[in-house]
Amino acid sequence: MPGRDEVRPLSRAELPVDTMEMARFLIGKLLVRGTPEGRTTGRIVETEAYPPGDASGHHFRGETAANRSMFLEPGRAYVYFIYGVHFMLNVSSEPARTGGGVLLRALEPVGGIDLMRARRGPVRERDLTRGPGRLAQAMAVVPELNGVDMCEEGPIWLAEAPRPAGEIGVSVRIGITKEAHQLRRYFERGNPCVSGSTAHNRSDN
DNA sequence: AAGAAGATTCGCT
DNA sequence: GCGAATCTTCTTA
Repeated sequence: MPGRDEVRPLSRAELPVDTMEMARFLIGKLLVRGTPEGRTTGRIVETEAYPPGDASGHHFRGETAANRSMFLEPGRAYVYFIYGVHFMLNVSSEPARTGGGVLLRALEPVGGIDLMRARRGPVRERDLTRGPGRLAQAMAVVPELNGVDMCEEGPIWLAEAPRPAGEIGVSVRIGITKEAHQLRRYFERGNPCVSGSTAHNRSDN
């Protein structure tokens, strides 16, 4: 039976053209990264939406050389560097020239776990990809990935969910000061790989 | 030209 | 719980 291990990219036609819908849609989907060292794969369990008009979004003040990827069609990688330490990976999520993105905050490790360990050092498996900076380190997210089309099998792409997503929780986003009350964080409830405090992940929000 | 803020993580107290 | 690490980008003078 061909392709038992094949991981096919999600087509652009399957993606929602709306940031909140994209943030929800991506929960449970696979993120796949291919490098010369091998392939790492994780199931997306936590996202945040940064829609048009959101003052906390990097696209808020219009298109620049730095945020250009978020003004491309849905399904492009937007990579940026923050705090002088970490890279963050986002997926563009609005029609071209609009500006919007979904931050990928946590994965459940699925494949290439030894390679993730080599990149992350000795931590519990669930901590390999729990948090956006850790996710980026485990998946070797580098600036060269900025603008990459994640709807085709390249260095990094999105693929079909290996199993249906569980119940999806919603909360305020983590670590921002502007638009802090907006309920734009999505996560698979009960998944140990989700970041955030207990307060963020309660079921009564 | 200079400065502050920033979608975080880690280690120590 | 707090602060350091460390750099890019945008804003303001």
